[in-house]
Amino acid sequence: MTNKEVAELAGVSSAAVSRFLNGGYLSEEKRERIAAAIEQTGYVPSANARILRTKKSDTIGVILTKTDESAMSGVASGLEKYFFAGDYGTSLAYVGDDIKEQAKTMRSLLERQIDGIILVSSAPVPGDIDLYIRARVPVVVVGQHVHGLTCVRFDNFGAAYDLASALRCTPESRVAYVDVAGKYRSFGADRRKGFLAGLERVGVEEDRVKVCSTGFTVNDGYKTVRELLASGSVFDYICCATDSVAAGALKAIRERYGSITASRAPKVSGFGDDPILQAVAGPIPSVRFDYEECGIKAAEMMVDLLKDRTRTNMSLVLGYQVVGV
Amino acid sequence: MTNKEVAELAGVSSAAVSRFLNGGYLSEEKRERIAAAIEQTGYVPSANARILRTKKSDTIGVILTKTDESAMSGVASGLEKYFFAGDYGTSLAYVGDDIKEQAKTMRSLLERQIDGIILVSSAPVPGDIDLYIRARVPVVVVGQHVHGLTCVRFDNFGAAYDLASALRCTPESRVAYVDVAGKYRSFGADRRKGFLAGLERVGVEEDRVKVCSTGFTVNDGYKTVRELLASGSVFDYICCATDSVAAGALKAIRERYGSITASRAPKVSGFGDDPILQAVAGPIPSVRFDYEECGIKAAEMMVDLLKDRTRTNMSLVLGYQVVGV
DNA sequence: TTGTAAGCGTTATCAG
DNA sequence: CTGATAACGCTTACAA
Repeated sequence: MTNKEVAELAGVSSAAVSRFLNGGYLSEEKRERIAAAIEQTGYVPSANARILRTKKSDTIGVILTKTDESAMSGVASGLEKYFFAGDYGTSLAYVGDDIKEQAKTMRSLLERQIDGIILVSSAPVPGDIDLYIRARVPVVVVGQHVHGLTCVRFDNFGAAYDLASALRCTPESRVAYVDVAGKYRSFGADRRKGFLAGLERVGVEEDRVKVCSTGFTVNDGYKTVRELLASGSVFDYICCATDSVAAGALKAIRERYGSITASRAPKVSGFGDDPILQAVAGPIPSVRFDYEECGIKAAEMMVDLLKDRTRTNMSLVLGYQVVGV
Repeated sequence: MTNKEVAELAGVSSAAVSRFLNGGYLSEEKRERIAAAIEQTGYVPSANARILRTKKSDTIGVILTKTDESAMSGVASGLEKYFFAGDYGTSLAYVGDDIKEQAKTMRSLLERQIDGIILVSSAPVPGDIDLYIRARVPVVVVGQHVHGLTCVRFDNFGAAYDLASALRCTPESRVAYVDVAGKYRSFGADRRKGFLAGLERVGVEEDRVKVCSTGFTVNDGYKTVRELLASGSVFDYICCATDSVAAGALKAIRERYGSITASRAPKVSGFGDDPILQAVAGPIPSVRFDYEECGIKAAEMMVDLLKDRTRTNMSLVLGYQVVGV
């Protein structure tokens, strides 16, 4: 079903149908005839033809590289919320860690003439982002800072710093920090460094802190902390880079000490304020990030960029809330 | 940058460029010249023009209506995995509960000439799905059964039945079931009915089971179960429709009994096998669903539908695994 | 193997 | 207000 067919049925020109759809000059009479024809035929205009002609898709491409589920769905929901209210659509794509997959996904978004791209990622931004810059498509990066691009992210360093400060550590406290390995700067290095700096502030020397490293799953945290405890070391605090790792740590502690609240059991902290963890093990010290707000802000910045392409790049750092202390 | 410009630069016709891109007859010499021109110009072909011409987008639209985060991201990841390996792209859209939003999103997918649509939803399928049927676009529904459509879903009734059977209930056990309210059949009615049927099998009369209802969050579960316990009733088992609700229940129990393992404290079960919950409170009886496999199966069925449009609708019911008993 | 040319369904320009 | 008509960038007969 096309423009023309509807026009014929309504006894008008195809231009009139187009005007009907886009709100141009049109007599009331034709307006009604066209509406009836559309209703009758179930006509759906072709976005491809429109985009081809207008060179504007009014669509923002969003690439979500796999991380924390609650972060991803929070950000996505903030983005959709903002864009839905405005005049933009979104086209989301999940991608895994695979570089090839990311590149292919980016290409396919570019081919669709999207007006802007939002990259939600805690992993390094792929070099293919150059494609967009060459194509003069505005880019917003969520979750990390990339030099030369507009970014929205959380202050992971500050959050970790404040969290460490809020713990009731004394200079004598025996502290372990369980890092998450890999290329994820915000979850990894940023939190670790902020944490150590925060500890330093309350008098815990850095070389007194046992730092070890694990993966992203609950089970990774479990195994790592079990080993840590099996080594015979004793800790007052085991601080984890994510709530999932913290959950694993709690399991290891329970196995060793019988209960996570045993008097000699180490206290555990995490990041992310997972509601299930807080309910079952809480309150445990953690940090809450408002992912939905993050999505909304990223969308706002994209719209700014779209309105004024000459605008200089910005970097927005969002706050956080230390909980459970 | 267009077809033609690249052609000119390479000294060939635009048809040759098209052949280069799509793998048609082409001399090695021109092939090289075109490759060089593309490289040099950073040319990206317009998908819109191609789709307009070929009437095939090789893209599957996916609508994810907001539910359980782990379900959503699992299904999405299964879908992407399958389609990425094949020759299809995907275009995801998150939508909230809002009917208007769903309708708008569906329209915009239709306008883009997607080849098929996958609806991931535990909420009722909106009537707008008719749009697709009218447009003869293949539809696969994930998460529930809709008469007349191809569906992939989990056997929630069976899972609940088996879970109830696996609990060590006796005819004398005092059992509460915490339902999740609302229009979500699979999480709500299916699990509740299956559970009650399973209890019946082990001799627990239905009218001995206290059924109450709450929302989807941890806090909903907490408040409901707190009230339940405050009423003075005593239970051996409190079985919850989701792991989030179960986490809330555990919090309420801990408050009342001091510990979730107190000898008189009710045992709790959930659905979803949340790794954090299992680590911290576990093992607690729950059911594991393989969401990624669900996504893969849905993608497979879509591809079947695409290959053979005359194929009759199918309904696939996936299994589950009872854990923590 | 190659090029020419006719659309695909829109929208925008330009006369009426 | 309205209707022809020319693009938009691509693929694909068809002809060479």
